[in-house]
Amino acid sequence: MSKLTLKSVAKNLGVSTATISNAFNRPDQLSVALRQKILQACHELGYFGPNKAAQSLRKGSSGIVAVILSDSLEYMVSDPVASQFLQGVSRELERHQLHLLLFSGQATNLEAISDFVDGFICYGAPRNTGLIEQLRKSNKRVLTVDFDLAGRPSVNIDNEQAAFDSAMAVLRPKDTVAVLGLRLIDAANSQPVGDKPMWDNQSSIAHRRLDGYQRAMQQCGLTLSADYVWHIPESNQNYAREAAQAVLAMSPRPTVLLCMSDLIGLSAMREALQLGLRIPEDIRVVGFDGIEETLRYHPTLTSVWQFSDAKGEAAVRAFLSADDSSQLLPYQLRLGESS
Amino acid sequence: MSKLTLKSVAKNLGVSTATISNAFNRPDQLSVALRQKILQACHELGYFGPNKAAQSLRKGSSGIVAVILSDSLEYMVSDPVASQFLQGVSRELERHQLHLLLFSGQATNLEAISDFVDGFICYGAPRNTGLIEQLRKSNKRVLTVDFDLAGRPSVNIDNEQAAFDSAMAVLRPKDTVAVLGLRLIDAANSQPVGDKPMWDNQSSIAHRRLDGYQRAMQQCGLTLSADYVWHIPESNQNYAREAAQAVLAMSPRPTVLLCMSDLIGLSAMREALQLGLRIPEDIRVVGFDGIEETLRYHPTLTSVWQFSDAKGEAAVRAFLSADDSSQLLPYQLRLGESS
DNA sequence: TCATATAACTTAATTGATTAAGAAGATAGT
DNA sequence: ACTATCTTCTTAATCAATTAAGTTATATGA
Repeated sequence: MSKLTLKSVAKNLGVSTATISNAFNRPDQLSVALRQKILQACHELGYFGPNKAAQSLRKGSSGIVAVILSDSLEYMVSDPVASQFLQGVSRELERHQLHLLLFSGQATNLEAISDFVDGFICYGAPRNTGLIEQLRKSNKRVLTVDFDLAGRPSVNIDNEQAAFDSAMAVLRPKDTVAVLGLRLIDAANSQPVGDKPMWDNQSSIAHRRLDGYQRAMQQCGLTLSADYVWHIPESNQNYAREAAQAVLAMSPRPTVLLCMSDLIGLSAMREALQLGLRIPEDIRVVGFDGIEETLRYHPTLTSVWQFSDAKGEAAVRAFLSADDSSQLLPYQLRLGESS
Repeated sequence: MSKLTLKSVAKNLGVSTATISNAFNRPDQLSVALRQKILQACHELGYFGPNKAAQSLRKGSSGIVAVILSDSLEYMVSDPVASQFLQGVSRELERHQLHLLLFSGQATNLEAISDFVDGFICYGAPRNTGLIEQLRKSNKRVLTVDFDLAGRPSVNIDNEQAAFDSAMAVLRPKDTVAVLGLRLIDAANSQPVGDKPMWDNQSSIAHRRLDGYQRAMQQCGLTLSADYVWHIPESNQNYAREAAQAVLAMSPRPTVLLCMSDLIGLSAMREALQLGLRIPEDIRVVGFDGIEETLRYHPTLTSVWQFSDAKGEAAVRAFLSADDSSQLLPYQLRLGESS
């Protein structure tokens, strides 16, 4: 048995290669009966369809979009925000009959895959700076989400303004404020930022949010001590709990916790309640992102809702559009019992 | 500026396409001076090398090997055994000038990538059964590691015998034995196996190891109660600690813990010591895999060492060889203070 | 000096598909 | 009955590369 190709299958069935190709790609170009017969025969022969490499070469596009996640793929599975985003992405890609290929932003080598995909949707700034450089030089379409890359379109919310709004909703005169921040410095464990150098200042959404918090505090006549700004390496229970415990043990104890994700906000509330603190009487908490779990938890968490599934869909639409401008998506401040 | 291709670059430089191609692929086919000039010019033009899709089509291979990990990619980062394996794989691939592309066994769709890679090295049985079906039908080379797929070559150690050996090294008459097993049933949290149906009985290394433990116990005149066999969903600290605590609280308390990974073994020892138990006087522990950390920890852990980096190299060599037979790699029982 | 070998390129066939343009036959309208 | 249109399928150019075979020109050996 020779290799299975359009050509060999065509010869086998006594039709032209064009007809086989049309059977797979353009059903209107041949009779229903012949198409059925062809697909049936292909199935029996074990021919699964046109070779993707050849198809990609001829068509000039493969129909595959690479989505690059900031860190490990595990992040996306555990984090409700990221997984919602991916749901939106895959739903919108399906509508356009496109395939999704998921990559980790850690070890991926763009050069190896670049010719096989139609472009990259990059969710969050990858730690791997070499990857950023490759994205910058790529001749494929690149769309970034939750961070910016010079000259490339992006999809974002106005993180600075959203952080400002959420802080303004909770701050009062004479508050002691602590920030539970996400990836503010280059460290693998939770710790106060202090005077350590900030990580990737210009592009990170975390720093935009920090700016927003600070603007709100300024407007309220408050100042933020670097000791009260905590770095959390990843948005998960363990890190968050660790940081929350540490922050709540500081003296003076904060009266407001500004948290850069809802997971962190929830952990912070749990720890505060455990210490016998009352929310919002003794301490107020705000989160970020908007996840369902905060609605079921008591007290409910004041947070910035940002509709990650819609963001995923918007990202795909922006990726597919010819428009190279960046866009800001709407967000919504929702007040809960925590403030 | 038209599209950058071999052809356009060749015309630009006034040489043939063959020469450009040779400049990238066969340096011995042209003079050093011309080659330098060409590479220099390509760099300036922004031509990064031959299109991979066309190259793959013409050559019949892309030089990319897909490695599919059983679960999340996070697993590989945190787990020292898996990351050592990957180091071995990438080292050996580099020797053959091949590229490594990492995929999660969870959401990956083989059809989308099959035509772009030369084959699959599958590390551990993927949870996603649809993926197994795709691997079975694939017309590309497939090599499995730590599990078997009918008709495909595999690389393994003799898990049954190794488990038998490790158990024999520790068992004594009248022991109460508990097994801390990895992925024995289809459940997301640690729990005793009891009478729940085993997960994927034939292919899993966990069940081979369980068989080995049981054969050893039989030979020592012991029987294993299903209540003392614990399922742990993933080899990480939290799950392991949880299961260890539960097992140590059982009555009668086990005098021997057979652990299916060293991470689990270490966690179990930590918990036992915390309870004031003496190792090995009150309780003996054996692990599996062999990781450096067990040598630094006190007491050192009796374990089956299996040289994961060498396994990675062996996997690549088996993948590249024309030989379709499966192979068993050597392992080594190393006695520690824990038995 | 002439045959032979080597080095440095080029020519052109080939890889597996897509698709515009063309051909042959069937159907419909007047 | 004749033309126009539609359906159904084929022909052949093309995508971006690789590579065996062929062509010069230069060097080597006797």
